Amino acid sequence: MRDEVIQQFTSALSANVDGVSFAHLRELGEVVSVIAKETAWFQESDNRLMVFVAEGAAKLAAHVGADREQVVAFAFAGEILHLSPASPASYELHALTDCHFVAFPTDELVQTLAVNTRVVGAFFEKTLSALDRARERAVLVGRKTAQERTASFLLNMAERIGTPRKGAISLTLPMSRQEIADSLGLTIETISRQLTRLRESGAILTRGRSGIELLDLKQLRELASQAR
Amino acid sequence: MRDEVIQQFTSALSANVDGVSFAHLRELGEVVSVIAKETAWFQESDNRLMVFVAEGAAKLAAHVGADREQVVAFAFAGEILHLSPASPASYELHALTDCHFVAFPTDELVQTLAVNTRVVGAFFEKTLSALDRARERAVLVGRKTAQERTASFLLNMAERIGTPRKGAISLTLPMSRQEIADSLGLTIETISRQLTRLRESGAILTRGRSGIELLDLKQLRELASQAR
DNA sequence: CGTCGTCTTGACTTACCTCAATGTCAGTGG
DNA sequence: CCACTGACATTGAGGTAAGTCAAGACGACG
Repeated sequence: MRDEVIQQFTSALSANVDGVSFAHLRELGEVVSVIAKETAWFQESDNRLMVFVAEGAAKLAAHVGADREQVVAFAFAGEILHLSPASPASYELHALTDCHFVAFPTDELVQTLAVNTRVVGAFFEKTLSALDRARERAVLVGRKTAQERTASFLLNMAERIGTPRKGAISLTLPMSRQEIADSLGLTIETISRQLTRLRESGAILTRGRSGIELLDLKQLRELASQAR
Repeated sequence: MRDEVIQQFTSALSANVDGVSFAHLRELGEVVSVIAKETAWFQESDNRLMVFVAEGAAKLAAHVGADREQVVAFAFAGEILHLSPASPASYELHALTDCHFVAFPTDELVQTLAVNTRVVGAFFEKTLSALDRARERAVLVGRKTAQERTASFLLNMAERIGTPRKGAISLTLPMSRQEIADSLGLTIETISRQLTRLRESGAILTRGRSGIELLDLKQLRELASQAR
């Protein structure tokens, strides 16, 4: 289990990891398995953590007050996300489906693997991509309409977990309407209404709760980045 | 000029930089000076850049459509920010006051300085802080009211550019109401009304366009993280 | 001390939220 | 296999926070 999961991590890095580095990773990584709808907790909790999602789908969410939640990132198998200990808002890593995570204390990871500049470069690249996505999210929720947010969300999911099907893209969403709403800064009713609009305009087709076919990608892309 | 600015950068890193590393930094860094209200442009524009603000205040903003702008980060003297070349939304680095920047191509910087693990660790730490702030911004604009956003903004600015004055904190904002609005995902009218409310409740006091005294920090903190 | 851009204030509009009722899905046990 | 159940999703009606439009006031320059 442990070796297998660390192996997945190293190949996701797309940088050659030598035997010594592999041993370090094996040493530092904490493997945590979480069943769907549960929150992940890690030992090393007062350090920054670099968490690799070996399997499953997860959300990283901030709780604002009692009943407001903002999802700051979704993460799928093969992706990496960062946890900060001392963030003003308290973030929780929630499993959407059954998950296997491996967590590494970021600073120790960097210190021990720094000699392998390719690996550190790969870490940096992943981290900066996360920064890009977080900024994009800020732009999305700060300056876009419900329609633009919904279309952007669908296209984003299509890229990450969609399977192409003759012109269309098929999606099986692992998250509920509530979680979509929490990630877009909207309510579940607004999401529902937007999906209905998209369905009626022929842009999408829904199957049950979690199945969505993106039929008209061109239209979706226009709606996603429409200047009003 | 160049050496002085690189020197400032190394001390901001709070990690010892040896002579060889300093020479590398000197080699890699591009010093760019920009007058107030102008946009910064860098040579190396198809790489990720790590930009050190040696002097001045700046904003990093995304343009969405023709007339919508979202500020994703403010940066003040001594701070570091990251630019991505291929972001879907096009970001621009705008000087709020006259600025001196130094830009380093991120990947080369990491490759050449990786041997100095302390320095790379410092880079990583700064980058993860940027990620934290970007996430915080997403939470702010996604799930907080105009009042909470305004109070949060003031407290955030107080921490970064405020000068304490017997219980109160004095601020001189380098950005306009429009820029505050663009950073909080609101309009200038809403900002103005919120400031008026805060002034009337005795939490703040304004002097001219850019001067603000935070009088009642306790109240501001409550307003900033109020669960409705 | 006048001029121009920025800020403030007010009246009105709207996109999204809230509340509430109904409908649908997926899992469970008969 | 189908009825039952509870959670989740959709739809509608009405409310509200923030946006828009417009008029003045103010402050920072010359």
